[in-house]
Amino acid sequence: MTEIRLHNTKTRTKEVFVPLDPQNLRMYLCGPTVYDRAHLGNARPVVVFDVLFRLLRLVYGAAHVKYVRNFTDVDDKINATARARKEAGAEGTLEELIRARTEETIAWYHADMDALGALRPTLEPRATDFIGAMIAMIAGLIESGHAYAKDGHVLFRVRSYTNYGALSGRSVDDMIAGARVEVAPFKEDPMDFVLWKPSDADLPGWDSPWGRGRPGWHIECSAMSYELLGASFDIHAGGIDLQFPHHENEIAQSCCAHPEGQFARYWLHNEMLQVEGKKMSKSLGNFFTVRDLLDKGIPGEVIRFVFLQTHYTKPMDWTQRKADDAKRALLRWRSLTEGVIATYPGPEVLAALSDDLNTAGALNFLQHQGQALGQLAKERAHLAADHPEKLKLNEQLAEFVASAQLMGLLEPAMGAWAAAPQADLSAHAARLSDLRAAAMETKDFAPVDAMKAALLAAGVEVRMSKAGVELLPGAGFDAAKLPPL
RNA sequence: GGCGGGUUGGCGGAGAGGUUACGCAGCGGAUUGCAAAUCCGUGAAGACCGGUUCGAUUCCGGUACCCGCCUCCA
Repeated sequence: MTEIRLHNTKTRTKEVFVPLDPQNLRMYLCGPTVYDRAHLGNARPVVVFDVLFRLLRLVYGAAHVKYVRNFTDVDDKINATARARKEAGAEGTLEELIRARTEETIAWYHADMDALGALRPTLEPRATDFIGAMIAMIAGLIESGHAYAKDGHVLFRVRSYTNYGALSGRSVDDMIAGARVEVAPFKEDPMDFVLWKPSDADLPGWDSPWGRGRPGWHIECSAMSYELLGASFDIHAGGIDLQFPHHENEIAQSCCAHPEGQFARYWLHNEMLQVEGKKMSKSLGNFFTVRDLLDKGIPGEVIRFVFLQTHYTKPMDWTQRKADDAKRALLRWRSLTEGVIATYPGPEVLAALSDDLNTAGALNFLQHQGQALGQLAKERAHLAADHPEKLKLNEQLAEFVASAQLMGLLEPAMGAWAAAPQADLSAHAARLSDLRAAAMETKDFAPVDAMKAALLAAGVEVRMSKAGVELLPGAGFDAAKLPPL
C-alpha cells in the first residue's frame, strides 16, 4: 500500500500517516461561515484538501473515507445582513431571513466549489442542526470543572487545560503578557473564551440551561466532529490563520469533554493566499471572490491548476500571469488527451502526492511528461490503431489523464471551457486555399492576407502549410464575424 | 512586544552536500509567400553576512526584507 506522509502541525514534523482504522478513515475540514460569497482565499483549503480526499480514497478505497466539512451558520455577520434586510422591508421573521441568507450562501458556495472541481464531502453538517449537541458538550464541561456559567455566558476555563497552547506554540502567560486579550467582567481569566452567550430579542437564540442564547465560535466544530467522527479521528485541516485561537480552543474543549479520546491525530494547515504579491484586502482593491474570477472567464480548472502549483504549506500568490500560463498548459493537455479514458495514476504522481501533497512536484512531472507524450503522439500518428507502439502510447496517455484526475484536473465534466466551438469552416478553408493557390502564381498575396485577417478577427486560428489550409475556431470564435464567401 | 512561515534564473518551481532539474516566457535557427503550429538549439539562479566541510543553493548561526497569527478571518 502507498505510504502517505503528512506534515503534522501538532508535532511540526512530517510523519507517516497511519489511520486509526483503515476501513473507516475520518477527516474534518473547517468549512465556511456562510455570510457571503466565498473569496479566493476561502477556496485554497477546499482545493488542497480535496486532493488529499482523492488520494485517501484511492489508497484506502472510496467507501472507507469519511470527509466532513461544516457550514457555520450562526454568526453575527449573518445576523447583521438579516436585520438589514428586515429594516429594508423584507418579509418574514428574523429567523426566516437568517435562514434564507444562509441557504442562499450555501447554494453559492456549492456552485463555486463545484466549479473548482472539488468533490462534495461525505457530510456537510450545519451548526444550527447541532445546537443540542453543543449544549450537551457545554453542560459536560461545566460538570467536569472546565467551564463556568456567569451572567448568561458560559466560559471555558483555559487554566484547567494544561496543554493549552501546544498546537500553536504559545503559553497562556505569554499571551496575557502580550496584553491583547479581551477583558470582560464575566471572565475569571482574560484568556477564557466564550462557549455560550446570551441573545436578546433581535438575535437568533435557543433555549439552554443558561437562558436563551447562542453558541460561541469554536464549539460547533468540536460538537460536530464528535457527533460525526467520534472522540478520536484521523485528520483535522484548515487554514493556518485558524490555528489560533480556533483550533487551539477546539482541542481544549474536545479533549476536556472527551478525555477518553485524543481528538484529531494529524493537523494540517494551509498557508495564506496573496494577490499580485500583496495581501488580499478590500482596501487595496485586490479583493475578489471565486465567482468574480469565474465571471471574468477564468475557468475553475485554471484556478485549481494555479492553486496546486504552490505547495499548500507555502504562501500562494495569485497572479494573472499564472492564470494565463495554467490555461495554456491545460489547453495543451486537453488537446493531447482528447477522448482518452483514464486508467490508474502513474507512480511518480502518486509518490509526489503521497509526500505531503507535493502537488507542485506532481504538476511538474506532468508538464514534462505531457511534452514527451506530445512528441510520441506526433511520431506515431501514422501508425495503425492496433500497432503495439500505438497501444503503448495510449496506455501512457490513459495513465497521464488518471494522474491529472487524481488532482481533480482533466475531468471530463470540467472541460467545457476548453472545447473548440463547433463550426463547419470547410467552405472557408476551400476558399482560402484557392486564393492562396492563385496567389502563388500571381505573387500577390493581398487577397489571402485580407481573408486571413478577417478569419483571425472572427476568432479562427489559421494554419497554412504545404499540406493545405486548416481552420480552427478558438475560444473567442464568433460565426457572425466570418468573412463572406 | 510574543509566536510562526517564507526568500532559487524574466515567471512558476523540484530534488540532491559535489553531476544540465523541469515547465513557461525570451533569444537563435529550421519550416512558412508572411504568419500560426511544430521541431532543433541556447543564455540565465539560489536575499545578505559568517561558520562547518576538500567542497554548500543544499547543514548551522546571524542580518535584511516579505507574509501570517496574537481581534472577525481560510
